[in-house]
Amino acid sequence: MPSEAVDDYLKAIYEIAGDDGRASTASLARKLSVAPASVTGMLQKLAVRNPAPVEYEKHHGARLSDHGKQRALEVIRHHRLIELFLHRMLGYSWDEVHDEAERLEHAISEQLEDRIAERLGDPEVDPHGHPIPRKDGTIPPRRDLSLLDLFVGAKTTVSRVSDNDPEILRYLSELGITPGTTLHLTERAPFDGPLMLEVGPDNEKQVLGPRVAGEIRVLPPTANGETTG
Amino acid sequence: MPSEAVDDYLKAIYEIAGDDGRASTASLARKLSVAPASVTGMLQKLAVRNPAPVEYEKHHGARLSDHGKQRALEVIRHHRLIELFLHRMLGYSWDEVHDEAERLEHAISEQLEDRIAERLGDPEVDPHGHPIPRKDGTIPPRRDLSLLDLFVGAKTTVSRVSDNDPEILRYLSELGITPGTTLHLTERAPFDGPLMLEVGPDNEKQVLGPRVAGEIRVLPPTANGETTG
DNA sequence: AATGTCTTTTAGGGCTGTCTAAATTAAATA
DNA sequence: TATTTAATTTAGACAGCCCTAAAAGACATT
Repeated sequence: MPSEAVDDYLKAIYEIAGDDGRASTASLARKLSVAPASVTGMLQKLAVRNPAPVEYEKHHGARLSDHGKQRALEVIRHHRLIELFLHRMLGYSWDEVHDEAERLEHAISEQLEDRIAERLGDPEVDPHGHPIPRKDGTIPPRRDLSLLDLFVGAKTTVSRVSDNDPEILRYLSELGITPGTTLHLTERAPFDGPLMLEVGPDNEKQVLGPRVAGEIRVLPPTANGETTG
Repeated sequence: MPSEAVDDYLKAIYEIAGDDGRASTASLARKLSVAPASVTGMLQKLAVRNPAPVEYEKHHGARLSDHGKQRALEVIRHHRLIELFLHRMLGYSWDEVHDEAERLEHAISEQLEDRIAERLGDPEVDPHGHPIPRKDGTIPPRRDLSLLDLFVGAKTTVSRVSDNDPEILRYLSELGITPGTTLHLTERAPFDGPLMLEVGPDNEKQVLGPRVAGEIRVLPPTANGETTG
């Protein structure tokens, strides 16, 4: 089994990778809080393993092999199942679960993974709305878009929020914005300006900066403002 | 915070230590599945840390300092809380909990420790009957003795069993012997021979070899065969 | 096409925790 | 007490993962 460090690299590559599936040395170094030189060293080692979890080309970053992707998804499955478990069974708030899960994801067995999943009724999303990869490596489909890409006037529902920053999560909690919350985008200031929203069943008016809005994803609105999915 | 390896050493010293509080190099090597030379090296390093978790004298093994003992108890508290949690909340059988807890004990935060304890109602013993150290480092008292030290004719109750060997635990399960089970020692063959027992409410007759019996501890019987505690 | 900047890689180390082989010390026995 | 045996320690090395400093490559701009 891969070491914790290796699993962290695979997860990071998966999370950073865009359409071409590549993650740059610098972005990995940032994400993992490690010097760029350390990333280079690790990628070189991983690329010559057998089976190799990553493909690596000098100066062109890393890409996960099928094998590496499988492993990354398994670790992410662990992470999200644990987050949900802590939230549902042990009263953790959604801004507390990430750090705890970050350590536990490396320590649980297949057996514990299975029992947690069973206990939670084979859930499809974690407390932040992120899909939980299935055991077979497929991901429950979820069509959503960034709140930033929403057109003015749209009514929709929060699908998920980024789970990395507890500060932002606490802030969103205060605003009453969690997965499932309804939103009505009433106005958007130009030049990456703030968004005006009506939030939840009471249509509370809130103003959201673009950095925070970028962490929120919503279900695709229909023409008349209703949401699908 | 100490590394996992260090925590494992401290726990091992605590568990091996007898009356004088010492654990030999060889016994630690055996318990930790590590070469004796590795133990020597680690003990030397630990002894010069500040604060030092162990006192070490060449050729005379290691002893925990107050500081080290505190840490060992904390790790053991984690271990036993996790064992009980897996047993009660996730349907683990008592022979399955040890290995899982062995990894998780290093990964949980203070916060998670507290919530688990709370969820379980601040329990005093784990599924094998071992006392769970309290947060302040004290240990719930429990007067018991080895089944091997019981006099013939005594009636008593199982207090706890060793948790290291899943095979033995499964065997004891089959025999219906778990913490709380009543026992009547009817006969003992000489020269470390087997023990004849009547087990449980139905007084099922069972024969137990001395190696297995040595893993079982029982409450002190009173003169007439009743048990205290 | 040359320059300068930014990214990435190479080179050389460090720390932790492990190992084997050889040397030493302690304990048991003659 | 001398000798043998068993336990322990020293010496030297290695794997994994990290670091800094310096060199090299990629890329945008002039």
